[in-house]
Amino acid sequence: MMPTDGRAERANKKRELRRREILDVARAVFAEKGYHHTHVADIIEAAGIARGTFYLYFESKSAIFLELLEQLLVEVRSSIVGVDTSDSAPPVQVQLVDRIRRILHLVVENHALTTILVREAVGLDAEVDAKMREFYQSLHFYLKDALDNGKAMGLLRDLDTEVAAFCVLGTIKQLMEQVVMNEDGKLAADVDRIALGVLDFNLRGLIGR
Amino acid sequence: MMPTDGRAERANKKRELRRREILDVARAVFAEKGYHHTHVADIIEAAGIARGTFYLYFESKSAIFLELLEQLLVEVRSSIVGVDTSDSAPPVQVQLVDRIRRILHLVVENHALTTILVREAVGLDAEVDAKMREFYQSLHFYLKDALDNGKAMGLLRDLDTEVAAFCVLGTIKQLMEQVVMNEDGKLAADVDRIALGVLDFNLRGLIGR
Amino acid sequence: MMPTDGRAERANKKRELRRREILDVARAVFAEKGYHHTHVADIIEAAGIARGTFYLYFESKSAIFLELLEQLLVEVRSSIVGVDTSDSAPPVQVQLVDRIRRILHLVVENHALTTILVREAVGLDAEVDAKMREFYQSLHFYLKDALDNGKAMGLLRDLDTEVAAFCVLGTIKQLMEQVVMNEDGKLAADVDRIALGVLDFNLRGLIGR
Amino acid sequence: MMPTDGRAERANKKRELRRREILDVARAVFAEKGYHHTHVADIIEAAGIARGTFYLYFESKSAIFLELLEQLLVEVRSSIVGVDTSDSAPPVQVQLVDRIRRILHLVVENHALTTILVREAVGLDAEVDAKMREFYQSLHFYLKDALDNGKAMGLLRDLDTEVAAFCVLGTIKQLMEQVVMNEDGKLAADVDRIALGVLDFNLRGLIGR
DNA sequence: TATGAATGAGGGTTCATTCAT
DNA sequence: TATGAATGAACCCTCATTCAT
Repeated sequence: MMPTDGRAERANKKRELRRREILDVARAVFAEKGYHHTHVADIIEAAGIARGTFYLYFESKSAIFLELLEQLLVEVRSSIVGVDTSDSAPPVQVQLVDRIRRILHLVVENHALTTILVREAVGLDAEVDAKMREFYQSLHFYLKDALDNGKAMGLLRDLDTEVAAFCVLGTIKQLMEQVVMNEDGKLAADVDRIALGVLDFNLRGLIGR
Repeated sequence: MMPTDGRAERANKKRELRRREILDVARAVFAEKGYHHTHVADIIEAAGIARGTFYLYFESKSAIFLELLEQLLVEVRSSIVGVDTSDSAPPVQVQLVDRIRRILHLVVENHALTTILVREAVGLDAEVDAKMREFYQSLHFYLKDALDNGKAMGLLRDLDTEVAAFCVLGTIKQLMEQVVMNEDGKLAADVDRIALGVLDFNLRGLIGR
Repeated sequence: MMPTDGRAERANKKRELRRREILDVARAVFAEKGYHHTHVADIIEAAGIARGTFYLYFESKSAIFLELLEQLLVEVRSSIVGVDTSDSAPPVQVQLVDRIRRILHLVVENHALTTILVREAVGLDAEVDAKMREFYQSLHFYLKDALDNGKAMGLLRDLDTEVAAFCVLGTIKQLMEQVVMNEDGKLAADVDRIALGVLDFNLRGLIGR
Repeated sequence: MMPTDGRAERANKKRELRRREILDVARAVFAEKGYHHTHVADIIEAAGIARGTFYLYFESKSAIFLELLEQLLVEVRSSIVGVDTSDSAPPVQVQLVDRIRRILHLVVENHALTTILVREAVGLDAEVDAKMREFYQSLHFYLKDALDNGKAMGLLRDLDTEVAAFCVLGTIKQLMEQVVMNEDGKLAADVDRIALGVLDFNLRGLIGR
């Protein structure tokens, strides 16, 4: 009765656009006020839509937050790529500096999103909680894996990769928090200094002698 | 009007006891459910007291949480003592291992409290938020100071102490989180391994070559 | 975003209607039970609306009461008009009888409202208190002014207009209270007799010989 | 088993003393804050007694207020005595001035009590309400009776004594309110002027030509 | 008699979600 | 699809009164 003709397509596109608009607005609001202090009223007001409209696009307050969180996690994950250890690749250290820089830029550019990730740590809806935990676990797993590889390749000293992965993860989280806390990225200039410092700290912790 | 005689003293003791009872119960409930999902109703039910009784001892929900938080921070702070660098003192590294052990034991023994510290990161009442932030800031400051000293004494390499302090802080926080997450402290045995691993990681990061 | 078209207009009208409905119901409840014994629950039950709906239209219990009070004061004030002393105007006494009649009719017709004004004298919310006091003060001021005029025009004897204004005010208030107390306006017929009596009393008190 | 011996008597006296102390304190508190804003906590704090002690002397908050109200009404009533119309008595007008003065002094001296009478008009507990209404009714009845007498004796003109009694009552109430409102009886000096003014107003209203 | 800790029935208000238009 | 009025379950907190000591 309603084939996927031009009209429906256009409708879909419009719908998708609306969704994204709301998501963007909600991201900003959540970042500014935090999950619990953000009310659906705040979002719809900022988005200029009616109460009911919100529920036309999202199932609930926690659902939209979950979606934002997922978006963020995808972005973070995609920014985490392994180092290339082939002969033709640039030196590992150079690659690592690049990795850290990427993350930092992601953090700075997605101030709002990252604020969420850092601040709304745990204690929200069960589902959000689970997502969060799962993310950090996968991150830890990824790090441990990388460290195991590095160890196998003789790049790293003989260390407890599980614990070391925790440590690296901890420095990264702290780094993000630090960047997020300094509102408006006033530190801008500092970013590079901090990035290098963190990398240096971790490399020494990992490579050792 | 009523001298601090035996009766009044006993009454005071009883009152103090009751307070502590409620605090203990509340700590457990907060740790289990998180700040926002803990209702005064939960606390009074768990404590077996009436609604009004709660407000006889604490001004509000946020007040009791703040008190728990302060207790925790005091304990954590007291467990953080500098190393003794006099000649007669034990080797610095031994002292540091001891420090880490202390913190870990504190964390394990105060599972509930620490859960709060780790999980309820930010976004609660403004006052709680401030307390939290202030604590981490003071911790960072303390660490930076210690590192500056170590650097001056030639114990540490030439590093960016501010950034390094962030890194150490990050590993400590992650460590606490990790311990907290593993419910019921099943890891018990692991604690020592983790403590040593973290220390090792940090020392290498700090001392370098 | 939404032009004031027919739909919006109708919505506004409906909203205004609802507001008035709640106000009417609340007026009756307040009049029957008094401010302190009227709970929001009573109002919403009588209005047949949900708890939340009440707060959609009014900020608080004291806010709706304040609004009712203001309505009443406006009505009372508008019923108080000076006498016309020009030659072509009807005799002053006739005009005055008319004034008293007006007030009495207002009182009888707005039994509920007046009950509030008379009974909830003082001691409610600070704002309500202030409103009340201000009203009676302005009434006193108005009366004194009128008496001063009358004196200047030689219509009144040489009297202490400030005190006299208090006296007139007192008789009016008592009159209102009397009418209000007799529930259901049983006195109806009496109203005229009382009005004339009060006027007579005041005129003699004011004009003297 | 316990004859009304010396000991018991002394105990009774002590008890009576305590009661009066609490009553005095409560009167002041009620006058300052009004009935609804006065909590039992305020009274016991001001009286320096324990919560339970209060209920040893008074059944409830409304009971103590009722008692204060009754005290006041008794005092007011006792200050209202008829005029002596025998030949040997002083002129009626002189006597009336004396009456008004008495009431005013009562009001000024019992500022707290009168405040209660004037402010807490109606709308408290049903019993308090009834008491209040009954008092004003009896006052009205008394006035009407006096006016009827005066009329019979030819002292007053031919007037509607019922309505006239309302008017007199109204001026008296307004007078009391005015005196009460001016905190701390700053008007002191004014009292006489006002008293005379009110009397003058009423006499003219009553006697007429 | 005196105490004051304990009680618990409300009271006002908020806010995520639904649903008729 | 869009609207926004309506809903009502919660939630925090107060305070008159009771009762064990």
